[in-house]
Amino acid sequence: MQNIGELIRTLREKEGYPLRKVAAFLDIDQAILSKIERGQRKLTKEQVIKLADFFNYNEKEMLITFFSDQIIYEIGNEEYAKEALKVAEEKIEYLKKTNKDE
Amino acid sequence: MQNIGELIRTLREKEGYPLRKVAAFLDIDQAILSKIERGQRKLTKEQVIKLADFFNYNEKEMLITFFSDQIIYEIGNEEYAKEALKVAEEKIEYLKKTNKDE
DNA sequence: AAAACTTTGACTATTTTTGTCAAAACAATA
DNA sequence: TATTGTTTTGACAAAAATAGTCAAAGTTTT
Repeated sequence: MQNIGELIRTLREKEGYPLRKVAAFLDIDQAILSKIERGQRKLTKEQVIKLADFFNYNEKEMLITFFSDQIIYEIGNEEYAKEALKVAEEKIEYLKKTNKDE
Repeated sequence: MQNIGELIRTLREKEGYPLRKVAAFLDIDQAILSKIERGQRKLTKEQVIKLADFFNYNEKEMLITFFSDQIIYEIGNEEYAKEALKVAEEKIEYLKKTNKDE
């Protein structure tokens, strides 16, 4: 069960790249990438997409890892997290439906 | 399928209270409460709890409404929202387990 | 021990969120 | 329709959160 930071680190190390190289690709300071990999800074969706491309990693999967992390970050410690997820699912389902009808 | 703002408005109107009164209870400007009810400003968890108490509404339910809204706000428009929710669920399950073991 | 790489923290800049206020808009009622 | 009560809006300021920069300290590799 990997979070996005760990995933990026795994991919980077698999290639044997230093932070410097990936950070340059993303056009950010390597200190920030270091923090991203350890979950101390956030990524943008655009950065995730760029990284998936860079590492030839499935973009959809990486985005799902990214978004699920965001959710965990927000409600992971809440007592009713599971219930909230369930309701969120229903709301999304509902939104989809009503958006279709307009 | 109500969001937290609509729920609060519903409860407030059921009691026939003006914004002023509920805003005073929360110790915020009535303009902010107006915006909260229309989804233009966010609530804090503490405010939600206070409101549940104020309206004699089930606290758990109101918090679930609140947190599910937060999730929707973050990922509701994303293509892979549903998948992200599923993975988030697994991550929460996982977190629970590992936290038990320490 | 030198070189390459990573982490840390202090500091600044930028962006986002929040609060305040008064005027405008709206609604209900005399 | 004038008056009163309520809600909405938007401009502005204040505060908080987030992001970027940089160099020194720490770690790993050779």
